[in-house]
Amino acid sequence: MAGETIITVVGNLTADPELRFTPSGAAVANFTVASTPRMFDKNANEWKDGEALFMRCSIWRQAAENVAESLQKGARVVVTGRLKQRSYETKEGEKRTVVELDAEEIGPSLKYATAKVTRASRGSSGFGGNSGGGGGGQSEDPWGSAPSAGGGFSDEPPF
Amino acid sequence: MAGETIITVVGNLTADPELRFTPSGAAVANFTVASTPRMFDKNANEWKDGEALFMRCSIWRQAAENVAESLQKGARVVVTGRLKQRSYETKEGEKRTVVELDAEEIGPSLKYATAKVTRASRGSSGFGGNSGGGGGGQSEDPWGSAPSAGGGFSDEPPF
Amino acid sequence: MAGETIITVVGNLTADPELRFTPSGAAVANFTVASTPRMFDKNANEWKDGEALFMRCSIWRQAAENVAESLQKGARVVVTGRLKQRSYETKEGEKRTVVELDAEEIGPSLKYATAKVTRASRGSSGFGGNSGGGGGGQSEDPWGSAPSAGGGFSDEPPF
Amino acid sequence: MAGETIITVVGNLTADPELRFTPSGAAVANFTVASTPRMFDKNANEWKDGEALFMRCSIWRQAAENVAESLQKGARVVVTGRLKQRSYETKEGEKRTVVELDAEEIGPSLKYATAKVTRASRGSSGFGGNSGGGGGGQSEDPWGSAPSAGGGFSDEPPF
DNA sequence: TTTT
DNA sequence: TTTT
Repeated sequence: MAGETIITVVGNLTADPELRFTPSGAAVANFTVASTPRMFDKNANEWKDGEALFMRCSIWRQAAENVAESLQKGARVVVTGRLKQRSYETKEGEKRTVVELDAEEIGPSLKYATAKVTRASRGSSGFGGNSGGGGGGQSEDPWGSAPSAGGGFSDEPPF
Repeated sequence: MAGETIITVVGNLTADPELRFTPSGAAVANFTVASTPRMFDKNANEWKDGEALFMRCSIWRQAAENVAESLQKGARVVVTGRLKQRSYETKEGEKRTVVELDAEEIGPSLKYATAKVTRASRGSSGFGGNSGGGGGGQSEDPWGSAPSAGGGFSDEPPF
Repeated sequence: MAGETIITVVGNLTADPELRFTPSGAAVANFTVASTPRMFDKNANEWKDGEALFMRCSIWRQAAENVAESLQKGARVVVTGRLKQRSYETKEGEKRTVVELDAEEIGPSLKYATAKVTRASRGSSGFGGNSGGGGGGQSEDPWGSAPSAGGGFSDEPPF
Repeated sequence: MAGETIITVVGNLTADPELRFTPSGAAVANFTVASTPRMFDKNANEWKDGEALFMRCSIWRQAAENVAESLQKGARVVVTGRLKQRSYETKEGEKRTVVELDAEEIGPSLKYATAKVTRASRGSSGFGGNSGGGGGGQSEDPWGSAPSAGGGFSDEPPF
C-alpha cells in the first residue's frame, strides 16, 4: 500500500473496547479514543483543555484480543494506523459517512501510570495496568523498586 | 509550541532503557527503538524485512520512571513526540549532530503480546508484560480467558 | 498547544476552494482533499486504487487567500495541520459531527507537475500551475530547461 | 510496504536543490529543509524561535526535476515521506550514519507567499513563486484579483 | 545551514 | 463520550 493517510492519536478510551468476530473467525475490537488537546491561556496564565477529538478506532486479530483483555474505559493509549472513511445507511435510509482509524498498533500510555512494579513481579505479571479510572493497589516492594539510575545526569553524546 | 516536527515510531527496544536524573532531580530515560519496515517482494512473492531505522529516544518525568520500570530490551513500543537535533563534540573535538525523538508518549505495543491475563489478575496486576524477546510465563487461567465476544460480526454503523 | 492530533493528507481538490471572511475580516478558505491510496494487488499483479478519503479542510489568513488564488479543482496538494471535530445541527434539528483538518500549511504537490519553467520565467512568474486535471500550455523554453545536473550519480555522504 | 516511519517536515531550503541522475538515468534531487519551531515565551510574553531541525531530503523521478526547476534556497516547503537511515564511510574510514527523509511528496508552502496572481495569468503562468527571499514583482491586476468571497462568514455545516 |  |  502507498499513499494512505497515517495518523497517531493519543487519548483515553471513552468506554470498554467491544470485541467481535467475523464469520471466518477473525477478531476485531472497536473503541473510541478521546483526545483532548491542552492550550496555554495567556490571559489566565494557565493550561486549559481544548475541545476533545473523539476518534472511532478498530483493530484486528491478536491485537484486538489483547486490547479487549487489557484495556478498559478511561485507559490512556497511543494508537497509530490509517485514517479511513466508511459509508453506511441509517435505518431511515440516509447515507452517512464516518471517519475511523484502522489501527495498526496500540499501546497503553506510560505517561501517567503510577503503578509501581515490584522486582518480584517483573517478568511474571508485568506492568501493572493503565486503566485511567481504576488504578488498583499494587503490592509493596520489599526491595525498593527505585530506578537503579546511578550517576548524575550529563549532556554527553547519545551512543 | 508550534511548527515542531511530530513523529511516531513503532519498533523494538535495542536494549534496556537507561534512567538518569538531572541535578534538579528530574527523571529522564534514554533508549533506542529499532523500527523495521516490511516490504512485499513481488518476485519472491513474500514479505521481507527492509532496513531498520534506529531511533534514539528520550522521555521525561513520570513517563521516564515508568519506562524504566516496565520496558526491557526487545519490547515492542509505539512512541510519539518531537524530532530534534542535538549537537555535541567528540573527544577528538569534532562537531557532530544526532537526530533524536523527544518522546511525549509511549506505550508497549499490544500487537503481538500473547500474554493471557486471568480474570483474577484484571484490575490488580494488569497487563502481563510485552518484552518482544522474553515473554515470561503467565499463570494458567482457570476460567478460560477467551474473549467474551458473543454475537456475530456485522458491518453496522459505529455508534 | 500540546496534544493535538497532527495529520498530513496528500491528494486532489474535489472542487475550487471557497474563500470567505469572518465579520472581523479574517480570510478562511474551505476545500476538500480526496486522498486515494494505492495498493498492490498480488493476484492481478498490478497497482489498484483503494477507497478515497475525503478530508474537509480549512485554512486561515494569508494562506487562505493564496489557496484561493492559486489552487483549483483537481490540484494535487500536501496539507498538514490539526484534526478537529465540529458539531452542528441539521435543519431537522439533528446533531451531527464532522471531522475536519484545520490546516497549518499547504503546498501544491510537485510530484506530477509537468510544467516546464523557462529560465526567463524563473523569479518572475514562477511555477506553472499544478491543476491535477488541467495542465495548461506552458511557453516554449528557448534555452532548454533541462536540469543542469552534471556529473554522474554516486552514493557519497550527504553533506 | 508496511511499518515505515512516515514523517512530514515544514521549513525552508537551506540551499538550492542539487539534481543528479543515476547511471540508469533516474533523476534524484537532494536538499536540506530547516524546520524552525516557534515557542511562546511566557516571561517575555512573545513568540521566539526554537532550535532548528535540519532535515536532509531526497526525492526521485519527475518530482526531482520539478523540485530542481521550481524551488530555490529559502523556499518554504511541506515535505512528506519515509524516514531512513543511511550508512557511509568517511574518507578516514569511519562508519557514520545519517537520518534522511526519502520524500514522497513536496509542495511549496502557500502560507506566507504574497504573490498576487492576475486573472490573466491564471492557467498560463500559474502561481507566482515561493522563493523565501525573493518575492518578485507581480504585474497589476486590471480586473481586481480580490477573492470573490461574498457574503459574511457563518459557522454553517461544511457540505 | 533556512524563514516569518 | 474520556483523562491529568
